[in-house]
Order: sequence, then structure tokens, then C-alpha cells
Amino acid sequence: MARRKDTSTNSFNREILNGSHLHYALDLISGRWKILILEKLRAGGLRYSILRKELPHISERMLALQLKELEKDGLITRSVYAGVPPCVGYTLTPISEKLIPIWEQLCCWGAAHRELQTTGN
Amino acid sequence: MARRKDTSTNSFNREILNGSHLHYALDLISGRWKILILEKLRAGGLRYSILRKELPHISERMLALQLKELEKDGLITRSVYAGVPPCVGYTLTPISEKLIPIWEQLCCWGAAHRELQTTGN
DNA sequence: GGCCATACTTACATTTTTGTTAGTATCCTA
DNA sequence: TAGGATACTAACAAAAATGTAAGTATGGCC
Repeated sequence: MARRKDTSTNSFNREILNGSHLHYALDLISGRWKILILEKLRAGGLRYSILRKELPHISERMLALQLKELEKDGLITRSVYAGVPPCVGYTLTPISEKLIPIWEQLCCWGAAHRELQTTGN
Repeated sequence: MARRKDTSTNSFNREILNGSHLHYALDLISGRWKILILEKLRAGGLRYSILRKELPHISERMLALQLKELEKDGLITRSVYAGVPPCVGYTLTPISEKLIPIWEQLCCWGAAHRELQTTGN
């Protein structure tokens, strides 16, 4: 019978770190796919099947999972349109739109950093 | 001898995602400890032993590992001062200082988001 | 000689994240 | 009646991140 350590330092550290707003913010958008999804939605809402086509390397599981998390975290809105076959659309929320200018800056910074690294060597 | 699947989708996806500057930037600072370390260094350089005291929940292994990565990525500078016992100091680099205003905005955004979530429910 | 401090490294274990494959329900169309 | 399209879900497997515990080298101090 496998022992479980629910009080593992691992999960304990988690909570502590979330005390930092910065860490909290990064947690919301980190992971392999989240920003990619948000980027796709930036130009306007998309339905599930389109998202899947736009992100050819994501697995169904991950797409569904990340969408659910993003929704739970209030970063996207899910809307179901009645009909058969079913149709579900995803859109950015006001708060995640406020993130856009910041992620643009981060993007610039990333580009600058990358250039520095390749030039520097 | 353990088999390695170098062609796993996992590592494959990694490379693809790094094509995005945003993703690249987030990769540099994500992980449980990196921004925490950067935040500590913000006010000025610190030596290893001080960092460890300031981050009571990090393990030696992780601290050393993250410091090495941060250095490799050009985000901090490591300086060794001769003597016994040895003394090593870490400082932010110019490029990581340019990150500060961005991370401050992200921090504000995180605070706003958190408030929304607690209020909204 | 034995212990202390510093700044790490190493081997191994556990937890967390991501991927793979197959399956669900509905109704339309051929 | 069989197969297609949509938007998922579930069980299992692999990979990646983090944690634990112990060890290394140097020289000063008692």
C-alpha cells in the first residue's frame, strides 16, 4: 500500500508562493499551452474545433483541460450554441484583455533577450 | 540501459512553442523559484548563504540549480570573491533589470485578478 | 585531530505535468 | 443502417519538475 504524504513540502511550497501577486499571475498563464490559446483568441472568439486546427500539436485532452482551467480562472468565456452537432465558442474576458499590453511588452523583452544571447556568443 | 524517446511529442512541442517570443520569455522566468530569486536580488546583489536564508523553503539543490540556469540565461551574474570560506555573490544583469517594470505590471494585474475572483464569487 | 562555515554536487524518490488511445452522446446524411 | 461531425471525457503511460538526504573541498579555530 503506497503511503501518501499530503503534507508534502511540494504542495506546501505551492501555497506559500502564491502569496506573491507576481507568482500568482504567472501561475495563471504558465504551462505549455495557455498563452498559446490566449494568443489565438486575441483576434476574436473561436470555437473548439477551430482552436484545435490552429494548434495542431496540442492533444485533445490538453486542449479541453486548459480551456477548462482558463474558464475557471476567469480568463476566457465559454458559450454554447444550441444545435446538432454542438457548437461551443471561447472568448477572452475583460481581465485577460487587460493582460494584452503586458504580454506584448514581455514579448518584446523576450525578443531583445534572445538577440542578446545569440549575439553575445 | 534505459531507452530514450528523443522524438517524443513532448520535446518536439517544446521546440515549436519556443518559436513564440512570449513563450520564450515566460520559459525563462517560470518555475517555482526563479522570480522569487530575481525579486530578492532586485534590491541589490546577495550571496548564496543570504539567498538561502531569504528563501527558507527552497532546497539547496533547487537554489543551486536555478541560480545556474539563471546565470546561463544571462539573467544574473555570479561573482566569486577569493577567500576561505568561499564567498559568491549574485546580481541582476542589465537585461533582467529591464524586466522589472514589466513584472511590476504583471504583479498589479495579478492583484486585480485576484480581487475580481474573490469579489465575483 | 576534530569541528565549523561556505557553496555547492550527487544519487535517488516523489509529485506534477503532459501525452496516447479509446470512448461518449446527439442528430443528420447517404 | 452505417458513418460523419462536434465537443468532449476517462484510463493509463511517459516525461519533467521538484524534494530529500547525504557528501565534497578548503582552511581557520579550539
